[in-house]
This record gives sequence, structure tokens and C-alpha cells, in this order.
Amino acid sequence: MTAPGEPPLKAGRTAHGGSGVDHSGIDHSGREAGQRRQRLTPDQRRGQIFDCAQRLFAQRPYEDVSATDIAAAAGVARGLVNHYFGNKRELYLEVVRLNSTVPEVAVAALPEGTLQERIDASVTWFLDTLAATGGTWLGLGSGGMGRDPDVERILIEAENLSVERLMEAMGLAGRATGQEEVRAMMRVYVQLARSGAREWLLRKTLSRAQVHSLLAGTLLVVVRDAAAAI
Amino acid sequence: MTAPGEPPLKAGRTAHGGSGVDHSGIDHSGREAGQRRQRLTPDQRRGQIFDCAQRLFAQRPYEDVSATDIAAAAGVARGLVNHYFGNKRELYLEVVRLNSTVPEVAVAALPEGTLQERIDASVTWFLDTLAATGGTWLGLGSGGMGRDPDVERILIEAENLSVERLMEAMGLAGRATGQEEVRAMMRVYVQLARSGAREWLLRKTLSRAQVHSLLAGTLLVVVRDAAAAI
DNA sequence: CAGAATTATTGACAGCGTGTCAATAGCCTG
DNA sequence: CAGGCTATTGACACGCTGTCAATAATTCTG
Repeated sequence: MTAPGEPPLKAGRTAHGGSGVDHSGIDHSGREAGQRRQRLTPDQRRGQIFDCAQRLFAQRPYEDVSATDIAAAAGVARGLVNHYFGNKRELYLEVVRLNSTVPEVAVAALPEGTLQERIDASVTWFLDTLAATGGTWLGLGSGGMGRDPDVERILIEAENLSVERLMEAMGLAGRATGQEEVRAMMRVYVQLARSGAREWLLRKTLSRAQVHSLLAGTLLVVVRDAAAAI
Repeated sequence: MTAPGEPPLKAGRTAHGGSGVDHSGIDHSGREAGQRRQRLTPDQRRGQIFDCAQRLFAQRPYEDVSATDIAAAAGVARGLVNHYFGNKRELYLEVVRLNSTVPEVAVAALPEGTLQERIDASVTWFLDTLAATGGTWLGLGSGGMGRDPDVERILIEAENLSVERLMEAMGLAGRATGQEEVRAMMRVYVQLARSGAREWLLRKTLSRAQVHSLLAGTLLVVVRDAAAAI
């Protein structure tokens, strides 16, 4: 496919016409042009395809990325993509799943000081990790009307994780009463944090200090509100 | 097509084989079965197709709605959809565009009192209008799949409008310095408001009073932060 | 009111993208 | 080196999209 000098062409069943296909697609991690095809471990191949898919899905929207594109990028037959991931949607879901989990947090390392101090530390940690991982995580929550239930579930799951960590850091975890309300409020706040970080990292309209101030100030209010609700 | 007893079949250009297609699609607003087809005003037909598309897009995600589905729902040939809207994407964009603009606001009617009072009034108005229009507007900002640049632009446009109104209501409109930063902060806040409203109306995890308190409290902080940034 | 003119509406076509599956060809083992 | 295991291929059937000439439902005109 990628190799240019493939002689036989082996006319399958019906001629189907010549149709001079001229893939000008550059395969990023596949084999070199003209090289004989290589047989990899399932894990390796799977990982390779996954990486290519991840890169492509980060560049253009879901439906603009064809399975053919992914296969071409990996230097592989299109059927192999389906073989390893079932269908395109599942592959996409796996990409989303892996990119939607915010990196590990060292909640235990948070200071035991005032609420204000813990808030500052949390926000600092949040912004630090975001600055490190780049904007990959941020792009996820903004899409239009997609509303795919599966994608939504994955994102909600990731959000729940963030909420859990946040509550732990704020010392709101233990209480039994009003747990659901507090969780909801934290969920709302996480959206705010995500949005604020987007202004800082993606749009570059706010400085880090400004975002920090904004997030810390609002978090204080939200936590007080949450505490009052208990 | 929908009419069962269509005799001639009139083989158009090349026979192409029978291929007994059997649409079992129910047309919602189209003509009754067996009725002769009706020729409408372009505006009427366009509106009818638009309505069907809106309903379908609200039910399942973009790519799960085929142009065939829309046409069938309208009781119309598929080609007509393309005739009126160019392609499926444009039709979709028009649906999003119409559903993403938050209803008119009577900013002028806001009281001239304290900041706190104006904030309360704004939040009240915001929640009122949302309660009235139902959750249609809310579903937009949550999907993770789309990431279509055009969709995103439309949503950003709508967001800008909300921000403008909010700044007007908060008395932050006039200043020339730091306008961009203030706008960014308001943008962040609008996301929070949207998210809070979602918890109230869609998830039903928070009461209206709780959301009100949350939004009012955070808005105060944001406005103070914004004012400090000027 | 009949016939012409206008144009809303249809239906078929070509092309692409997807998922499936038998056939093929690398690599490893005996 | 033969033989088996299985990673990998390639073609097929089918659905969806956009285009366009043909058609038929109106309206206009004498």
C-alpha cells in the first residue's frame, strides 16, 4: 500500500477500474517506504495504531479522521484497525478515556494549614500539572452538540475523580449528610477551573496569577457554601 | 417513497437493479400515507425540514442522524435537504446557531442598587429564563466529541453575547483598560453559571436556592477580581 | 378554462467510509 | 528446513453523502 513498487495487483474479483490512487499520506510511525512489512507483537501494533489515532484525533474532529487515515499513518492495512479496536468509535473512546483522566495528585502532600492555604496549594498544584501536560486535557470539554452518551460517561467519570480529590483536599470528604449536594457544587467548580485554565493556556487572555486569584477566590466561596449546606 | 402504491417505477437512466428498498421510517410532519405530494413555499418547506432536523439532533448525536432520517421524518426526498441547506453540516450548524443564543435579556430593567442587588437580580433573571426555556440550551456545552471548529465558533459567539450582557449588568462595560481580561473572567464565569444551571435543571442535584447562592457568591468574587484587574 | 411557464421536488448516480472475513505471509518451534 | 501459528492483508457488501437532470405541482396568461 505504502510501498510504491507493488507489482501484482492481483485483480480481485471485479476489475473495479484503475483509479490511480496516489496516497500522499505520510506514514509517521510505520515502516519506511520499500521496506518489507514487519510482524509485530499485538501489544506493540496496538500501541502504535493507538498513538497515531491519538495524534490525528487531537488535530481534527472525529468524523474528519477516517480509519483509512489512521491506518495510513501507522503504515498498516485498514482492516487491522478494526481487528484491534473493533470499530472506529471504540478506538476513539479509548483515546478519550486515556486523555480525560487528570494526572495523579499528591493530595497527601497538601499542607494542614488554614482553608485558605489548602486552597492556594490546591490551585497551585492544579495549574502546575496543567502547565506540564499542555492543553491536551483541556480541549475535551468544549465540543458542540456531539452529546455522545458514551463519551459523556467517560468525561463524567473523569470529572467525578477530580471532584473526589478536590473534596479530599478541602476536607469535605468525611461527612455523610448532604454529600450529594457538596459533590454537585464541586462539580460545578471543576467546570469553572477547567474553563479558567483554558483562558490561561489556550486563549492566553489571562495570566497565571490572574487565573490563580480567580480560582482561589471562587473556590473559597464554593467551599463555604458547601459547608453551609451540610 | 412513503406512498405504498406507486406503480410505474419508471427506470430512470440505467436500470441499476431492483434492490427492494423498504423504508419503514415513520414520517412525523410530512404528508399522510397515500396522499398526493404537496408543493410548499420554500420557506415553509425549509422550516419543516429544519424542525425535523432539530428534533432528531436533539435526540441522538450528530453522526447517528442521517440525512435520510431527516428527509424521512419530513416526508420528503433526501435530495431536498441538500437543496435547501447545502449539506448536512450546514443544516446542523444552523440548528446549533439557533439553539445556542440565550433568550433576550432586559438588562435595562435591572435595579440601580448595590452591586449585591444587581448580582441577585441578574442571577434571578438568568435562572428564570433558563427555567422557562427548559434544558435545550444547556445540553450544548457538554459533548466531548464534536470539536468542530465551526460549531465551536458559534458557541463562542453566543458566549460572547452573554458576556457582553453580563458586563453591562455589572457596570463593567465602559472601561477601556483591561477590557480583555475582564471579558475573559466573565467568560469563565459564564461557564460556571452554565454548569451550575445544569446541576439544577438537568441533574437535579441542587435546588434553585442552592444554585442561586452559588452563582451569586462566585459572581461577586469574580466581579471584585475583575474590578481589581482594571 | 386550456396551455405555457415556472420552479419545487424527485430519483438515480458516483464516490467514499465502514465493518467483515477468508486468504496470505511473517515469525517461531520442532 | 518443514510446519504450524497467527499477525496482517485485501476485497466485498453496504450505507451515507452530494450532485444533477428529469419530473410534476403550481401559477400565470391568453
